[in-house]
Amino acid sequence: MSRPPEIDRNRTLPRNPALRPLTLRDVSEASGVSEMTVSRVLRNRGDVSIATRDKVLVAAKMLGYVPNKIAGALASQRVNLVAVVVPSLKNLVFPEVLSGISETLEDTGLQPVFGVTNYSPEREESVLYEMLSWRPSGVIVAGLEHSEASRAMLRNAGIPIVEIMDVDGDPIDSVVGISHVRAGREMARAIISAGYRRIGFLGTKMPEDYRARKRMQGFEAELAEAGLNLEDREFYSGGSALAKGREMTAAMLARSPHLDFLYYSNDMIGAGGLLWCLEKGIDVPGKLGLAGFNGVDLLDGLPRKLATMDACRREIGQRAAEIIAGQSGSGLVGGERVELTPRLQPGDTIRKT
Amino acid sequence: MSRPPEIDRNRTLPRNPALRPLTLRDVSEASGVSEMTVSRVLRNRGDVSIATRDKVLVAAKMLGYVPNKIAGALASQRVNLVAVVVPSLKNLVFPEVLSGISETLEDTGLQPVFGVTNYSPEREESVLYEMLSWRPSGVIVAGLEHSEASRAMLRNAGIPIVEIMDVDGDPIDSVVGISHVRAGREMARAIISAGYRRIGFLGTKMPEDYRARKRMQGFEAELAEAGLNLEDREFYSGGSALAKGREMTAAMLARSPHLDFLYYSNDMIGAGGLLWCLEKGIDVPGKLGLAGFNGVDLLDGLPRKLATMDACRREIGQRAAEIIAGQSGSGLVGGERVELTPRLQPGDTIRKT
DNA sequence: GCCGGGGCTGTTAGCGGTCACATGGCACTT
DNA sequence: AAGTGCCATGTGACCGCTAACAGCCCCGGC
Repeated sequence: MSRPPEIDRNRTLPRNPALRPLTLRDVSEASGVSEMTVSRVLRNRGDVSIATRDKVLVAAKMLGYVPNKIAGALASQRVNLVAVVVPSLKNLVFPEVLSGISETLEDTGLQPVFGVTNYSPEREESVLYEMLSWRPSGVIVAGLEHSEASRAMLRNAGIPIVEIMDVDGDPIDSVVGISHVRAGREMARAIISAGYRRIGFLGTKMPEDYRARKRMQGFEAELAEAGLNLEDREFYSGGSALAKGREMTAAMLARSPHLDFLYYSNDMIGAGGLLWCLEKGIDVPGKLGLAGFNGVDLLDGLPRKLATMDACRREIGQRAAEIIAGQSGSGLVGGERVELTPRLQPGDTIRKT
Repeated sequence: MSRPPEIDRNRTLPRNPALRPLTLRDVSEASGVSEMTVSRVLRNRGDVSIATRDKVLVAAKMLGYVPNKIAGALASQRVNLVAVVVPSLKNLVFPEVLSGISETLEDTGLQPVFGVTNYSPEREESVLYEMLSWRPSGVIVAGLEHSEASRAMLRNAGIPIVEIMDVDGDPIDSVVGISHVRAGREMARAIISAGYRRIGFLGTKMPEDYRARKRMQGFEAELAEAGLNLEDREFYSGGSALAKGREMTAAMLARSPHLDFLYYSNDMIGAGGLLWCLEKGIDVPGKLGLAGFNGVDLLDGLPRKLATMDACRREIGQRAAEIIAGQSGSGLVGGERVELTPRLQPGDTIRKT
């Protein structure tokens, strides 16, 4: 009674007059079988005879039927979505992680859904809340630092959680990343063993960029063990990283002309610094060594290759996706820990030893 | 009967033992009111007394309840999701559009959901199908070129559709973007009026990059009207754009040393070319002018500012989001057309007239 | 000729919310 | 005291689909 019967008129055209969205029922009526059978056909589930199958497919295509996953998910208690939460898309780092994820998820039937937090814990909390309310099959979230409420939500969600990028900390469930502390240490080691001694650090001011901070900590710790310390440091926020790299480098070298090495917290500012040094005719890496972090291949065409350390971004995405895909199938295992090892890429801005 | 009553034990801890996901019912029992009232409180709907309200909120927080939007969406026939489909995230252009979208959607209650097609029409079709099956409130999709099936799906979806980036073509519903044909023309005009005559084009080979192609068409058309034509052209695919820009520039100038202007289809390869020219000591913009496209501020710290044309990326995202947000509220209007006008940024690589 | 067992299709009862409406209680009229 | 609203809450019917099970038909075996 609630459903007026005169709708069948428009069945000749695949254009739905948008009077009412199509349902399984429409396909079922159009093909003369029950809704259940249509459902089975469209999901490739259970036994359906070839004849019925074709009939249904034809009808569905003719009507332009698109299944309603909302209803499907509610009924089956299964959702093929994986929530992916990152701080930013402008960072270049995250798009690469995301493509690692999409790629790996591609043939698992799982679908990534991206959310962005802008490095704000409150925003992260609300993005997570929003995403969890769609009951995804898993969550991939950048970083190990979250508000207590966020951690509680994730713990209680009853689904696999993978924290990525960083392994220095206390994971909720699984974790895939590199040790930024160690990355900082290794860079320091390489710099020291190349004979540099008077070292400056240039980085982002962003208080929420825990990973950059951890690199700096590791870096300083290693220096300290070699009896050295950072002779100067400078932080920025906002603006074009390349330009900031220039400015900061100029400022720092004006202030501390004796420095023989500059460690940048990311490749973009490093590249800015490199360009500036080259213009000024500074002998790189002879008089002054430079290094960045991330290994973004975007910069591959610079006049000189900046020393950097690959952050394994794509692989992090892949491994995280694999964990989700693996667990959502079998019974929950959880608690995996995957530490990848970043490779130093010495480039042309560190003296060869 | 189906619901064992002994669950209340764990109510002291906000940690759900993950035996069973929480429902409205749990909150309703914990707070002693009906499910309906809980629902009202959690959605800030209708009149609820302050006392009840607080009671419910406390209970919900204590349990760590996260509403199930799947059920909510099914019942209310409302979904606060906006599907956003772009070809790639690595392009730098799209992340900016996406942040324009997220930003604008932020306080509308709508949530963007991103999908990536890798410039493949088939993949686009399946991404759209997947997204439409979640019955979003609107779709934002890059480009005007889609498979016939995709167009049909979108037309039939009965929700606002906004095609973005490009206005040269036949939109399904609304469209927000710039005319790439015109952008190409304007760049040609600027180049010609600066006195350059022997012009080469360097671009991407990607057959699906319709927008780059339109720019080239507009560019050539304008040249033709001035009695000129492209003297050389070169296309690439894959690899680091900066490095490719170098290589292609070297190759083209070796082959056609008489050229006095190079038009690049994007800023990254333009930057590569610029760096190469500067290294070779070529007089830019005196002997050789250069221009790119997009206006990515990522490159702001280059030794010289590359002439380019701003593609209004962020604004495109914003306007598209506004259309969706506006229509999803009121009755469907649809069919809006917003053509933004890219601004030429002459930089330092075109002679001043 | 009856029974057992596949193969295929239909039926019923939810999934966890929200809608529209019904209801109860209280203050305030008249 | 009964009437009249209105505010606050509860009730029942779905939303569109799927799990689980039931039924039908046709086959072969004894």
